[in-house]
Amino acid sequence: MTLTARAVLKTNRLFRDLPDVALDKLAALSVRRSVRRGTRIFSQGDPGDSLLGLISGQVRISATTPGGKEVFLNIMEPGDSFGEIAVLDGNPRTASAEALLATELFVVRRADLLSLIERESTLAAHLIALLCQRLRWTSELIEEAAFLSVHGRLARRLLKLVDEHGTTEQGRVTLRISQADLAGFMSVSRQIVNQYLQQWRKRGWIELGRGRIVLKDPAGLRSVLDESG
Amino acid sequence: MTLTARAVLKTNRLFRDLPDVALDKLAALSVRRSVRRGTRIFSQGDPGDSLLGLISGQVRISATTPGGKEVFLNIMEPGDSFGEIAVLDGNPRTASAEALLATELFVVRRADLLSLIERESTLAAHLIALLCQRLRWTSELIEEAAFLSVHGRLARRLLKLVDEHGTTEQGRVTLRISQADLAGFMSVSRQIVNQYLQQWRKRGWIELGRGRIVLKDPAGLRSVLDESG
DNA sequence: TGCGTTGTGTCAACCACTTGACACAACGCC
DNA sequence: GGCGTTGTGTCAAGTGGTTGACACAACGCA
Repeated sequence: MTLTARAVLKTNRLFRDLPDVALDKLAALSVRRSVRRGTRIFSQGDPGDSLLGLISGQVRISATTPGGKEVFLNIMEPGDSFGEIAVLDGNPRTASAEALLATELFVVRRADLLSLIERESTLAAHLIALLCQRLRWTSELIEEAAFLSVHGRLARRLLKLVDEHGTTEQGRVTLRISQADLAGFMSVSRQIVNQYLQQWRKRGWIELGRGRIVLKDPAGLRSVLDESG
Repeated sequence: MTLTARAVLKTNRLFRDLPDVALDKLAALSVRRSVRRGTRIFSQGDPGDSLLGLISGQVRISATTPGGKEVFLNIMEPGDSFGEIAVLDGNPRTASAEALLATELFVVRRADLLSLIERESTLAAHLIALLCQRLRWTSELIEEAAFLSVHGRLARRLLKLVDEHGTTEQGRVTLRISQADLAGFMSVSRQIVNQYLQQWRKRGWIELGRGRIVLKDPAGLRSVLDESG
């Protein structure tokens, strides 16, 4: 299915409430870009000259050390925008973005976005809301890291990931992720992720397959959070 | 020294660039509040009905678990604002604020702030910039926690705290903080903080006193960061 | 069909950090 | 001055997570 540029913008949480006139102008300015699975969309340290909107596919946001270690920060789904911070403040990108699937994006250039913000106060309001949401998300991560043990954090992360990215396959809520990637989200070793997953599997809360985790009893996982408070 | 309401607003990074007309209106609406050392200004979970601006004194932002564990997130100095997130998105406060010294604040009510944002696009722009800055700060914390060992994180935290809150006493750059509080910032035990500080003292990089750390050789501390990458 | 690759499950050795305890020094205050 | 409080310095015991290694299963592809 091919959408008009304007229909695409209508699917985006950040832009869909703009008045139609503004939407059309933006549609004329924004560029579409298709990338294959595995493509680096931008890298940490790059100049932040554009805002990206995800039309279809999936994108992983991650940060890397000079030494090569990597944390996975977030996974973006269609309708999400990303790369706002660097675009808004003009500083280099804090993280990298990589396509996990074949992905279609639209790209808004910095200058165009900034001039649109000035003219459309709705957009400024939406941006403020988005940034607040992101801040709550990051603060939550910090508190999690500070308060919870690894096994509590893993339970919580798993519940969130299922919530945001889980699919229903044959009536079973399934998360498609490798244990190594899950470990990448938590910044712990793969082995310890496996250790806890095995515990939960033995208790009948989850089922494990190659590259997938099936959530059978969310309440069981949630009970972990109460203990490890 | 007593300042006029408008002069006070001029000292605040968030409001000082507003046109004088707007500043006067805001001055008429904002309330001043003086609190003693140790006062809880707001608590995690409270409705976020006001934005606070720090005129004098010092305020610590922290988060607490139901279980009673606490992380210190930030220390605010005169000219800073805090409590924006809850005010802007209308959700409960994510953190608590406590006065570390006798402190003078001005308070802007949610409704007043929101209506001012609509009329003054400068303010929206400043808020966006502020939120971006906060996001960079929190992302940095997350990456630190993920990548660095405790001893690397401690070195970095110490450098930052000295940078932002250090004073010069008799020509020596000094940070007034107890080792327990420093541990509270890092979410590690007081003992291990002491262990590393002792190491660095023995190398001549810092000097330790009751409730104070004197930074003698910043380059030494910075070298820790290179190793633990 | 067979082969390289990617992911799971599990072991043992190591070490970084926690917890709890205690002595002692410095400060605040009646 | 004396006394409670707060902060430092250091110990030993316990533990939770890391690192590295290896066997095996499942998938992708020529």
